[in-house]
Amino acid sequence: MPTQLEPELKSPTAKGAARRAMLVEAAATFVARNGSRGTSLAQIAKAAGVSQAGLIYHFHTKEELLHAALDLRDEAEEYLAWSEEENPGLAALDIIATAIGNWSKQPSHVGMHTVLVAENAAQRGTAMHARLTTKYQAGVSQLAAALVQAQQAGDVRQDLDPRHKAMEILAFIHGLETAWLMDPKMPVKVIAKQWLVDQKAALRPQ
Amino acid sequence: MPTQLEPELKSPTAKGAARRAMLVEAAATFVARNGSRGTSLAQIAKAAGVSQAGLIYHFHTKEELLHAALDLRDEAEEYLAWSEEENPGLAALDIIATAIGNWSKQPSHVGMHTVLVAENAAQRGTAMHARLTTKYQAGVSQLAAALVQAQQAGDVRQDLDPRHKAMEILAFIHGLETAWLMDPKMPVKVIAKQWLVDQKAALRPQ
DNA sequence: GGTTACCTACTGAACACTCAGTAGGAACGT
DNA sequence: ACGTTCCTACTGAGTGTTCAGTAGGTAACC
Repeated sequence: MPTQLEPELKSPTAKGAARRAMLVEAAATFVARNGSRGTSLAQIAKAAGVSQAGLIYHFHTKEELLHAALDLRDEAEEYLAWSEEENPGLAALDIIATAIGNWSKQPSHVGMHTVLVAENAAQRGTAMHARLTTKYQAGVSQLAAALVQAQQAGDVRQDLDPRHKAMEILAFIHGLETAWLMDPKMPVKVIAKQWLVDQKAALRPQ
Repeated sequence: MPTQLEPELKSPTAKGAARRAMLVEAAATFVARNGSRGTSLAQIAKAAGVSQAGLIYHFHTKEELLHAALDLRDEAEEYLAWSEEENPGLAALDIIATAIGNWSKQPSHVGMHTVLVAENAAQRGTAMHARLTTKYQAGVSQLAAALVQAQQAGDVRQDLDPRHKAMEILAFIHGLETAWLMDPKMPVKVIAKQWLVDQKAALRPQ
């Protein structure tokens, strides 16, 4: 019995892995532009250089492809990229502002996520809604924990509901993503910088 | 030639007007839940008590129906509900916080708008994208003007880009809308109240 | 008798997904 | 060195369904 903790499901051949990567990237790009329902498998397949049936060989359903694309995005996420041990406290805000500045490195991933969240926001009962909701709740908890730490360190006012503040911050991030999707020339970096200054001013004790 | 400034296109009979209102309401509800591409005309028509062809009699195309639904939402909007003359200055923030508290009165309109913005955010070149972008830009300008007024009145720090701040605020609103769509039990009122306090703290001079 | 408010029945296109088959290569025994 | 076997990575030609929109008619009401 070999090491069967993670591998196995990965990639039988390098060719297949490369093709899957192309399909996922094409999917992210089209979904960001046209939404998941506005994107056809044929469109994605053509952009990745295979037939529609070729796509289905790699990803059995459209949903499976979307999940694979989200898996990739989740791996590359930067907003809340810290482990349980290394709670950053108030520096969480700096991490977020920096992450916003890095959107332009992966515009398709950011756009896909934004559109998928909106499309599935009210789709209660579906697997996609469950996934996105869970991820969101985890983000709230993680950010709230950082704020609690900041309160304990004396960096943040005591009279402040950390969970509600975390929700406010995540709402700002998501809304800014949407605005940036509408107009990629929007100065998100500058806005994020001003936001950072204002937040720290509002949260400072006394 | 009668008064032809606004009427004419409105409603030949009361029955027709009532049906149109039902169709628009049904459209808003379904679009909020399933997105515009995930909603069929048949679905909307059935919910409004007519056949699909009956719907098409009132609204010649799907897009026309969506625009009509947005028209209604735009009329009822509360965020930036002040005319050019009565610039509210810093009180604009209070108006916004109050408007957020009123979402639950028209959940379908709020949800429809949120989903439509995300679906069409990257759809450059379409009529829907143009409409939503224009509306957004107007919102930024209006809110920025209120912030400038607040600066002149001495209520807000001088070193603050009012336009960028306006974009930040609108991003927060939109992101909160999406989060509320995902989970209607989210305490948006409380979050908005805390946001209001924090914003005023951050914007106060000195 | 004309306008308004519908209806049933249909069309053509697009869609996700299926199916049967094939080229190419690695793994094995002989 | 060779043939057999098996697997991956596809293709092209469908399937049934759903969709927005059309055609043409009907009935009520002013």
